[in-house]
Amino acid sequence: MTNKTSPTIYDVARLAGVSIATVSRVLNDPHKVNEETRGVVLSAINRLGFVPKAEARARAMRSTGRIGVLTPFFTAPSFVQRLRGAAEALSRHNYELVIYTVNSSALLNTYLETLPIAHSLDGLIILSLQFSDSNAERLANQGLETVLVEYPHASLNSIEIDDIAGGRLAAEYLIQKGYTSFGFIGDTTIPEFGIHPITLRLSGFRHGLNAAGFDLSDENTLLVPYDMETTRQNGRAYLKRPGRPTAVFAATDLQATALLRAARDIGLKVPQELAILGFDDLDLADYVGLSTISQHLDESGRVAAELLLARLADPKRPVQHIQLPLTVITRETA
Amino acid sequence: MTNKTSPTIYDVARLAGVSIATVSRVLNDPHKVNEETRGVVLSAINRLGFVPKAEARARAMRSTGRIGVLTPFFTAPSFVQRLRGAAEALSRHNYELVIYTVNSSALLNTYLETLPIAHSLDGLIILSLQFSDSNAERLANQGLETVLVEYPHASLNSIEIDDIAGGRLAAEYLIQKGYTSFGFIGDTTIPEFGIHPITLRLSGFRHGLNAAGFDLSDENTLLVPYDMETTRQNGRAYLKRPGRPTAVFAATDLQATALLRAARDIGLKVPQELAILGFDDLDLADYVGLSTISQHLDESGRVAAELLLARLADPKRPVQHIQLPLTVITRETA
DNA sequence: TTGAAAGCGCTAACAG
DNA sequence: CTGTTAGCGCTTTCAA
Repeated sequence: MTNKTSPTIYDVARLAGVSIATVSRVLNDPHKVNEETRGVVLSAINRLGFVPKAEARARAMRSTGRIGVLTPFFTAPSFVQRLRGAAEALSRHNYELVIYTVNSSALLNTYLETLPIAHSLDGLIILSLQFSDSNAERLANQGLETVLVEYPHASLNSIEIDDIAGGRLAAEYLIQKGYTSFGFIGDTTIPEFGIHPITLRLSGFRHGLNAAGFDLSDENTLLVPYDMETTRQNGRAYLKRPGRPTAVFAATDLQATALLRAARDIGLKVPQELAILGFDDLDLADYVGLSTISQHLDESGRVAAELLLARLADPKRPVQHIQLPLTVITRETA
Repeated sequence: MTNKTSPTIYDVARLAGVSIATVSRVLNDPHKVNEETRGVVLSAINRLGFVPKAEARARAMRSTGRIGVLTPFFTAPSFVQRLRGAAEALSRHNYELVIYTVNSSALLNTYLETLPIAHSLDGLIILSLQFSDSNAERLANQGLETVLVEYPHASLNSIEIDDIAGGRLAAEYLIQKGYTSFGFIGDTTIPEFGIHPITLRLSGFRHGLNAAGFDLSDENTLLVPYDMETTRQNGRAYLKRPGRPTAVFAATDLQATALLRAARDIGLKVPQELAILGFDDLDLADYVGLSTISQHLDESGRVAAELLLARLADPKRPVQHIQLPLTVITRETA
């Protein structure tokens, strides 16, 4: 970070041919300065467009609050949609939104230690970042209002969804649509600790199926790395097997879309020959006509921001864990 | 009321038994401090409830370390990708990214008037916002470093593309692929003043066609409101006409995707029976396998941030207008 | 009435 | 990895 040359009190002093003390005085105690001198100084001030910075800043610091959002490097569409919701709410309340991207969970730790103090934030929204109890502890003690989105923690406010129920919902929807043979597709990355939403969705899906007398075979459960191309390739093989399912629930819209393309690759008609139901309701889902389970991403950001603002206004409010509903959005693939 | 002066970095240092420099470090470069020492300092900070004074900090740094990004309400994927590029570059240089969403051009004015002083920013990046000469004037005089993305202005730094060349490139690509009958699809909204990229792309496309002895008929030029559903519906009608083109250039990926769906709706094989070439290279394009012309959106944000930082480092650098290249990305639709 | 100079709280070389 | 030290832009003594 480097200097930017905007005029200082020294520049004014030099131009006016007086000392900085005099300039300071005409700014703060004008009557203590000889009228003539004052005139000279004032015109120098005008000529340079000088603004005493400290004052401006002090004023600014008071007027606008700042809310920080901690997000994983926001390449993923879901973060964007959450951010969008938060940005909207915050700007409506005249708060500034400062974004911090956290690239590794090692960094997360040091961030949490100093960020709030060092950067004077009023509140913090943490998106889709999971952390240890000790970290949560620290945050809670720090006295900085915080709202967690996606990965809840008992001692902090959070916005969450019920992934198990989501899986069950998928099963119920597909069953009620008349399908009888089911599959699941999700990604492989298992986190070192904590919750894994994908696993939860799978488990809910399986239970929902079982509850209705159906089941999900291992062969029909495809776990592949979370990227379009890999999923698509594996998806083709998956769909070419004789025992392939006729309805599959994909744990995320991205993988659902990859599967949709795999189906098209091998000439399978969707949804006539293969039904696909996603999860998330990314903008993408609408763009490709994907039926999916909406977890109201934009809403999650909005609600997080509003909860934060509410707590800022009334710090005595108890910690809240808000659970967002899950909704099936029927489009063209299931 | 008796106010006990709030703790300073000196108090913390004394309590922790270290120098003020070390305290400063744990605040700004935590990883440069021995973990144990850091712990001691942090607990001293906590015990005292120390909060660094933003004013002093900014003064010592001669910079606030904050870059503002002005963007239209960032629902559009293209803003997101630009933002992503900027965020990445800025965070690499340890700058904070503050987002301001501007919903109306009336707001833009007031923002430009008060933003720099009121919010103490070092620099400003303005995304896809077009403004009058007087506004540009104000900005230039304000002494706040600014970089414009998409809509250039002579007196300010900018990152831009050549939309006309983009249109021409589309024509050349399609011609070279062997197509002989062409169409164009774009949106209808014409801005009150200034440039309209879509119109430019159309004009470049037409000229490129003409140069090779082809032409673009009015019936094959479809202009519809920029939204998925409307474009798709009109697209179906457009594609059902007997004189329909076999290769169409869509001015944006979103409309290209809508047309792709329209083609599927009526059973047209892409690209065998209909080729579609988009423009933008949104993430979406990759997701749906859309061939398109990349305008390197992420890169635009990155370059904007870097240009800004460079000017901050050396204010004497002349104003620059950086033109980003355009690249055809061949995927599956053309 | 004015200027010199000593801070304010903090960061950033530079040594060690 | 840590401490010393020289500023940053500005206000405020203290003499002159």
